[in-house]
Amino acid sequence: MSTIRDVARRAGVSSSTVSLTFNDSDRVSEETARKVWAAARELGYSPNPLAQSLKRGRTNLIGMVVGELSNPFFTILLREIEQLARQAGFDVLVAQSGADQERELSVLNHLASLRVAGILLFPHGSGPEYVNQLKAIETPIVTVDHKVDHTEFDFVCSDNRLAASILTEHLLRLGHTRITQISGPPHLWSAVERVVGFKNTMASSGIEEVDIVNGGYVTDLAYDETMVLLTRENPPTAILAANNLMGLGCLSAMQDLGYKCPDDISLVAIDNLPWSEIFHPNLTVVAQNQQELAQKSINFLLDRIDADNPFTGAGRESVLMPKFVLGNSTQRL
Amino acid sequence: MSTIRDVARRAGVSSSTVSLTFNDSDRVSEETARKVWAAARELGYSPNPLAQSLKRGRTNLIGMVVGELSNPFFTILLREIEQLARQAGFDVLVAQSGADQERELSVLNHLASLRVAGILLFPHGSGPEYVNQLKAIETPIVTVDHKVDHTEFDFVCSDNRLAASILTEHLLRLGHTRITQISGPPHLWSAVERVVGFKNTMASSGIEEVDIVNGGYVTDLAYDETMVLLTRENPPTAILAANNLMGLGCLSAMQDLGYKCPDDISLVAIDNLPWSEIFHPNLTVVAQNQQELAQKSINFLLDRIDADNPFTGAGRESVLMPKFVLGNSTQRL
DNA sequence: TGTAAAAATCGAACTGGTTCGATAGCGTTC
DNA sequence: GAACGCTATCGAACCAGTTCGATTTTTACA
Repeated sequence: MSTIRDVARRAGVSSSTVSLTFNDSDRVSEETARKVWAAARELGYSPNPLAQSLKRGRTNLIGMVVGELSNPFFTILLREIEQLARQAGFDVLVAQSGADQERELSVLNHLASLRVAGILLFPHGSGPEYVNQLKAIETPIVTVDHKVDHTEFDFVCSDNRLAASILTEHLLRLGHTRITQISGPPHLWSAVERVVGFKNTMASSGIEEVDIVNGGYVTDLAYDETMVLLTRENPPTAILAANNLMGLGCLSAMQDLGYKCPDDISLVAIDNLPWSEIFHPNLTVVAQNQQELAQKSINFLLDRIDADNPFTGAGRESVLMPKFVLGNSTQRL
Repeated sequence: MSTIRDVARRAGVSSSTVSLTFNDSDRVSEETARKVWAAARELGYSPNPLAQSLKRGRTNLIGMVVGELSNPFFTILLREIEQLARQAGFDVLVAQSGADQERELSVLNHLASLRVAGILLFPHGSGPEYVNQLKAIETPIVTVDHKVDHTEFDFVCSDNRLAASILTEHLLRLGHTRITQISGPPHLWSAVERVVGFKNTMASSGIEEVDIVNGGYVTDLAYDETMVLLTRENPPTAILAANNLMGLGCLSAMQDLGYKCPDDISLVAIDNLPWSEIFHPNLTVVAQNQQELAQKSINFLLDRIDADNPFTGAGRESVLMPKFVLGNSTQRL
């Protein structure tokens, strides 16, 4: 591979002129620029990103830290984000934290040491120690989905309360009152919000006692909890799963117990699910607008990356509207 | 962030000694090493990967180029590969080619210019021009899934013929003879193999005329083709979808047409599918051993990366055994 | 005790870009 | 025609490591 000095030699100029031609072409005379471009073309030269990054102190990579890519929510989002990032000249380096706080921090530090330009973080931690470690990372971070309190990061999410409210309202209107929410892990902000939305809506219908079990945002746990739920004394007539994976867990448990959905029990969930039309039944959900989510979070991040001081200014927030998508997993009681 | 010279100063040695301590510690006296480690710890020093990579001429990244990450097959595989790569000191940079030949080549060149140490490629191209461009990439490549003829790359795949044969055999034994394969795009080696396995098995049952339509390995096209298939004069009694996404497309089309699977029509597919137990019906498939696939391909790649000359020697091949997984999507005719 | 061999350490050059300060060349202006 | 300001270009330093060859120190052995 040819270097900038090869090009310089061939074009009969100095390497600084070549560099200027590539980066700030109006400081170079038209004639010289032509010679440089020609030489570069002939040699098939393109600048070595490593050398550029070393000098500039950062790469053209954007890190994206998610729980598990096996959750299709992220892969859909990733495609959007990749596309937007590419337009801005960045590649995306995805890393999975396994929804584990320790691993997440280690991954973040690793990305920072790689000198990624910025990080899109779907956080899975909480507590002061976690917050301190997050703050110690000298790379612009935008948090998505879960808000980490006591940080000044920009933050993008869907309206979690509203999402839970819409679904709860839907079930209430169908005459359900014994509704259980299978919630996310209580240390995650979004999980709490989804619980609050549920509680509020139930309360405004006069139901103060609500039933909530923790499914940890994962399929397996939701499966287990549903098993318990449906075999107890007075099972709910409807279940609200706080995310897509848990919706699948519920569905699976119902099928294994011989419950028919929606005939025997209604089920709704938060978050979209690909191929949901092929699932039987087709789940009623509120879907997040992933395109907008990608757009907003990348914009926040690029802003910070371009900023002279990326760490000044209070964190901005963008709360997106979720969308109700009717399936056939619910039935009037 | 502190540099190697900071550490050197603090430990009272030269920077080359620090470098040696980190990389080749037995060339440094125990006492000096202790001083260096101490200084490094106190300063929180870790080597800048960019500088290392620049000097070494390559990064600690392994590129993985897949069609679409929305295919869960890849995300499962990715997790395995990430883990194995990490153990060998590499990060994984995933890139999506969108199953497009041009885009794939552009992505590959981009990865090469980033100086990734090696590339795990799920190829989607064919033809001499494609092959030439692949060969021009000066980075070790291991191809997975689809074999690219006239190249010397290492190659790992499941036994595609066998996979198709197993499923065909299964359908034949259930009494089906009017079987249609929805195949992958004919320019892909794996698609051709799956067709051959199908044809051979049918032929060995005395059926020489077989019905094959091209579903391009994608859900939409398979959906359309199934629609055509099921509304024609003499529809098949069983369908063999050549990959998981097309299996979903078939299922979707059947449901939309009011066909009951397996009552009205039997369906089998190649490739695993997560949450298949929740699909209705649960598809009968042959699954690839993803753990082994990950293992073999990473091993091939690491071999090449470590080799003095990564491009010598004929390409090795590893063909893995697929596994039959019985669902309830087939019925005796 | 002297010397050769081995071990430990160092300085400098190198990776391939970017960028700052310096300078050369040229046209204005008074 | 000297002084000045511009523009175009250049050389050298720099980013933060690695590595080669040289040098110093230690060890081994006669």
